[in-house]
Amino acid sequence: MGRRRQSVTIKHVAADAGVSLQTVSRVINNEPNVRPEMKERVQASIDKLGYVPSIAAQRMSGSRSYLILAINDRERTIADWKARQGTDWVDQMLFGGMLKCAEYGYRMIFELVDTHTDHVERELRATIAALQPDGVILTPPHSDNPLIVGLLHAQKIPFARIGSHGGEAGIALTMDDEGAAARATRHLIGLGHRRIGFISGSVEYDLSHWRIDGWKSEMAAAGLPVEGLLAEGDFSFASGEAAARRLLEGAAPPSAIIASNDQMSLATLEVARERGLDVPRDLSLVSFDNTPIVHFAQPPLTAVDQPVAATVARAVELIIAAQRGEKLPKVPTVVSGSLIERGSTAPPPGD
Amino acid sequence: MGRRRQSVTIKHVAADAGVSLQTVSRVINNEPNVRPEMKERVQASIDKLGYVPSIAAQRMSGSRSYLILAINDRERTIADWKARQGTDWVDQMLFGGMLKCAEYGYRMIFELVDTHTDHVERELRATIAALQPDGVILTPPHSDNPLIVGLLHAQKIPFARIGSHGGEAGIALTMDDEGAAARATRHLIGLGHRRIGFISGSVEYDLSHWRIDGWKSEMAAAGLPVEGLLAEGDFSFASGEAAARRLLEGAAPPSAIIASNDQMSLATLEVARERGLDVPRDLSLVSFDNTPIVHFAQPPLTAVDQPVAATVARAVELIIAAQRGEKLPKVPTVVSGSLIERGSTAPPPGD
DNA sequence: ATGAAAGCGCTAACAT
DNA sequence: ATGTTAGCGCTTTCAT
Repeated sequence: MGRRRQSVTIKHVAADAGVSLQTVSRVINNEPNVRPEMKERVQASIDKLGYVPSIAAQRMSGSRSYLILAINDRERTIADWKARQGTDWVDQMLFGGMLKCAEYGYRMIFELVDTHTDHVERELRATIAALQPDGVILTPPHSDNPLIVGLLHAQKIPFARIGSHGGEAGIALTMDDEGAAARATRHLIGLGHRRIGFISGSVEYDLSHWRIDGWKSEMAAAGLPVEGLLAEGDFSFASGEAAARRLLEGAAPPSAIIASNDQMSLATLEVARERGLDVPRDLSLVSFDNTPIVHFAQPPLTAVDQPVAATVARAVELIIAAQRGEKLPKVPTVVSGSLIERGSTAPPPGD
Repeated sequence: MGRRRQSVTIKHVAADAGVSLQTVSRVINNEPNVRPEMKERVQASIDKLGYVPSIAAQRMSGSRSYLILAINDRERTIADWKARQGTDWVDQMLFGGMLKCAEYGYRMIFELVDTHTDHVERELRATIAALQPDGVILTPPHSDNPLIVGLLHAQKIPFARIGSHGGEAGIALTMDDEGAAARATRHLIGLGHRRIGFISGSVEYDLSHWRIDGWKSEMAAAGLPVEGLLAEGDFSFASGEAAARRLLEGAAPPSAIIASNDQMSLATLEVARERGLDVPRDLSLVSFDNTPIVHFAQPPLTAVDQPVAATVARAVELIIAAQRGEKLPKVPTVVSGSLIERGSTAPPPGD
């Protein structure tokens, strides 16, 4: 294939406007030291010729790349894509991230990176070298991967850590997992429940612990026990089934269960059905994530929404601010999701 | 923010290996005229230093950008993201496209472009100027937008037109809409249905016509009538409801309906329920697209799968082939989806 | 306030 | 088979 060169370059604009390249560059980048009339003249040429700067050239000459890289865990993302269960985490990331980037003249690039392999660092380093992004958005479990965090910190690339309470490096953002779990628990307590079970996610994820904490502290605040009411899952349907069985087969089973994601909630619903328990009459159920499938469950699930789009959008804003050298909050930015009440929660039996 | 320059460049590698830049370049690009031992030595330095070429610099010097741009209709995509109905078209595009790109050392960039505005051309031109992609993947309705097709053709950028029978320009790929509709029809005829209704999608999309054609020709082949059995929708739930009513309120209602997407199928299911019709006992239903929600419908819907991931993957292969100057098929590439039988189809009442 | 020169990292074209 | 040169489009010096 033949060389494909830029059709309209800064040179054409400069020639058309009868000014130097530098002046055009100043106009493009909104720099000072250009007289308004000059600026106008140059802008007119830009519009007339339909000129758009080449990101490659901008990047080459050492300025911004206007690219923000968002990375997800490869394994889990591909598993979701294959399963086709309607998980829309990626969609919501793009929704929040791409649109916010566009507002600032940036572009979001979505990539997959393996967290687990020993060559995470090499993989990420390669992507960064190739793309030269102005910022990086990390999602769990990358957000707390010390190799990744260390690399980004060393390279001085602004980066957001979604679902992380952070540390020294990077910009931490959380979706208020602890608060959300507390709200879910409070909702159930308000309905009259006293034995509220909790199915946690994989302990590899910090957010699993935060959710447990929110539930525990709310239970404690209401003077309710938690012994025998916690079951560990790993976010998979199968693990949810097993956890629900453990909870419901006990001597004093809960009248309500909070499960740490939608798959495990669906599994719990299934186990309840098996055991002849009607939801919400015999068992109330609150889910986490609020992915599309919750509308389609029977009954539709009351769920804590994960504000993925809003959080990623905020991450973009913070990265761009950091990039501009603005001061950033030292504490994690919290974007809270709300509890969406649907048909899976009701007062406990006999209430 | 300070200049962030490439940490390891081709120069470092050249110095380390004690060769010229050009030799390193040849090794990177797998070009001939490098002695094996030389190649090995250079590769060793590359590995040692962890060198990765800068895409920006590669692009600047007139070679490939290793970027393939995939564009979707902005309005429809954002509507899907907002609705959170589990539509996973974007996910499947990324699934097929990103992974296939990675195999070839390319990268897929996903973008949204407004088809309807008068500045489509300006918008796309800007994206192309900024990114300099080596190829573009168009999805409906962009695939048949003459402005877009013309622009890409003029710029000599290889591009794929998904869901298009094509024309002179670009690489056309279809998901065998006509064949799929025929298969769905045949399935119902095989079950004993004789009055099979069809709810079409928006006529703005060519594929709507192809699906109608597939249904009509199969009906004709079986000697069955189609009069009064076609209702037009626009892919929305509301339009599906209206269409289903028109079909079911007639004097001789169909015993089976094929709807051109999942939303309209769900709407049909709803209308059937309203009218006291049990699916599949009183009415059989076949859907198109097979997005995640079909599993969760009651009953789960028999549906024609849209092989989005496979089609996009194929598009990537064809673009890269074109880019390398290989010969391409003149006829549209067909990637067929299969009919997934679930619980919404059965023999007609009284059979 | 504007312009000229140098260089970013890489590859095509042209030596050798 | 390998090296040298020039230049991609832009922004950074550094003049003026």
